[in-house]
Amino acid sequence: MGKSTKIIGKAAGGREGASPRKRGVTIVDVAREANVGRMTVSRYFSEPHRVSPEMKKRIEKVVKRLGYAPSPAARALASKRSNFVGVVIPSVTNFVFSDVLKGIYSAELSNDHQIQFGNAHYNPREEEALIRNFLLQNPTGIITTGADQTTECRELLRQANCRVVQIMEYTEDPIDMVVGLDHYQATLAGIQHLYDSGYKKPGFLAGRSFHGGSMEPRISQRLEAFKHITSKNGGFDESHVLHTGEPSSANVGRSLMSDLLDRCPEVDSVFCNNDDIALGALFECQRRGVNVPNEIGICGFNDFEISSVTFPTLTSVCSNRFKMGKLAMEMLMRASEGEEIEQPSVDLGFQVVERESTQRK
Amino acid sequence: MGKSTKIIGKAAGGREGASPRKRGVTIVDVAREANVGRMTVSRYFSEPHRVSPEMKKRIEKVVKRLGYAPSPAARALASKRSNFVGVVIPSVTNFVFSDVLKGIYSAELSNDHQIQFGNAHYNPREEEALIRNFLLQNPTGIITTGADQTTECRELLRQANCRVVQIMEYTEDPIDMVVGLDHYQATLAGIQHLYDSGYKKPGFLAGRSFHGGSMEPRISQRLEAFKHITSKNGGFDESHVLHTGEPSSANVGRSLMSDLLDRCPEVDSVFCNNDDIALGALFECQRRGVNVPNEIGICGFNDFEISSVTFPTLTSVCSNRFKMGKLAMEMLMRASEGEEIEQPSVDLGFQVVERESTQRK
DNA sequence: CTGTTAGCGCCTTCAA
DNA sequence: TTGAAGGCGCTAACAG
Repeated sequence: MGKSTKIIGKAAGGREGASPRKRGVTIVDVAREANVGRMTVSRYFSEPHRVSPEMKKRIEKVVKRLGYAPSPAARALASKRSNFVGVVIPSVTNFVFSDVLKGIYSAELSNDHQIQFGNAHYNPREEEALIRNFLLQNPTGIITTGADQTTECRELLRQANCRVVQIMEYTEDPIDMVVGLDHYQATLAGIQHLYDSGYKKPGFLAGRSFHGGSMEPRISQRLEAFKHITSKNGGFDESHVLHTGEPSSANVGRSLMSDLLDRCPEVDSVFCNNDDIALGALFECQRRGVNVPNEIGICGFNDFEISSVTFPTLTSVCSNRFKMGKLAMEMLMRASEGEEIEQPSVDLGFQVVERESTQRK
Repeated sequence: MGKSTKIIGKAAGGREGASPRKRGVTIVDVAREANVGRMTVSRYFSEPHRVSPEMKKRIEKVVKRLGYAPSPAARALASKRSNFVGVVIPSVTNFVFSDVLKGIYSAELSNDHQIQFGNAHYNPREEEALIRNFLLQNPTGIITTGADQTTECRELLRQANCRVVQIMEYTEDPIDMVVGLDHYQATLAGIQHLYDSGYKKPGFLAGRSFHGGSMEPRISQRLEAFKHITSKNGGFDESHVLHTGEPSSANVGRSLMSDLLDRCPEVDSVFCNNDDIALGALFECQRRGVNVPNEIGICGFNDFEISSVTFPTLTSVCSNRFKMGKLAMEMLMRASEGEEIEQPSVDLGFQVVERESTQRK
């Protein structure tokens, strides 16, 4: 019911020709009632400091009384600018990004900027489509994930009339600005930590390792690191690398760990590409009665909050995601206001957070 | 570099008066080049079936060549409609909502509808502001969470010129449509399951239980259920209820469980208001060497994917979140196209998923 | 099926 | 500091 009533009511009400169909109040109404020019009302909203106090009061009063709010569409059309930041992330389910979003929100200071999300589903084509759509609306800026945009997309962003921040992955050659970390180095450090803790034969577990045939770039970099460091420590063994195209999850982690334990009993530790994988690996060990850290050491990636809660707690490579989102947003806002950004490429680094899962007794 | 170069370039390029400042191609350009009226081009995009095949071909060609895409702002202004659905969720970090979002996305069929998110931070005032802002843009529809909107907000949505779906919480009196579940009944069932499994003294753990002094409505309903059922089974004991204003998380679950075990040794089981709380509770038990399910039974809520992966696996009350998002979106789309919705209030129900954490041996 | 004519509501530009 | 005129790019409403 609710709505059938409603619709009928509206249709009926709109019948009369005189009153412009339940039209909302516009800037003209406000100007008339406040006895000022339209432009003054317009300025009242966009450049209040350029309006005299008296005018302000008069306008404010009418605005409140009429419940007026500027139309975003008209604004965008006339000014060729919208006051939102477009954010493209590859997944709404990978917890990695919820911290990034939190960071982005935490920086949403000062201005009345909106944030608009797009879910690219780990697909560069979708990413391009989303960005194209954002750009059509002349946003204040764009934050997008990774450094593997299609060349078309990169070109699009370069031409764009707004600032752009790439996040998650550090690159020397950003489209505009970047706040990320070096996944190769971070992985190296995580695995080195395993060796330093006395483990000899690390395995490598990863979810969402490829998309449409090609390897997910950040996973690919990490795998390179794994190859490199194992080669120098007794040899790289391909059978110790288990990955799947499925999205990263505890369940995937459990099943990868299960396979690894079955197939490679010589492995004494694992580097997990995401803490949810590590979590699943831990549970699999618990279920099998395999002691962590004594029989198997586990090092995760990203340092989810939960990794300090598990039993045993999980060692992880912290990727500073909150800070990343926050800094990206802050840089974007400052740059959009014309401020010079002295350092457009930021490598936020990482920390290996040692916890119980790699502390053999 | 990237951008400094760019900006200078742009500023310099815009100097000339003749060429309209790198202006994008418009519908007029397309019409001219294709030798058709503007309206035909317009129809080509909004009502293709009303354009003859020949015209279509001509237009398509030019559109591709010129790389034309309609301006959303101009469209919105002229038509008083935007092709997006506004989605308001209370949190980007509570995993509960990532499944809902997944469901919403999965239904994004047919049309080229965009989805626009707003994060209300569990704050009705923020929710209202977000909705107000969405409404200003004449969206196709709005999906919002819960049934505790401010009265002003409800009024706003009723007046709105678009369809509205409330999700998560079932109510007999929706603003327009609702897809939810009855949290009171679901909780009753979860706790009943504990009794049925042989536990006598359940505790009750909850995160994010209140906001600005008043209790979060869904938690409040669940607490009522707890009171009701414990009263009938040996008596309600207030000290068995532990909650906090902090966002729900495994860490919060761990700390609540720790308190509960310290303060109420007589408790033999817990009903956790979210699976992350249950997860934390489980870890705390493991750390203390308290056997789950033999010494303590655990029943969670929402049935996260991880609950079937833990050791022991976690019993949980499944809230069908994916389906909820999907159905909500589908109903919204159908309703927006004028279709009559026979059942505007849907109670999706719940399932108590029994797993190891409540199976005493 | 196609085209014409008027705006949509606001901001840019320029003049006062 | 304020205001007047014009147009942003598109679609509604009507005509052909």
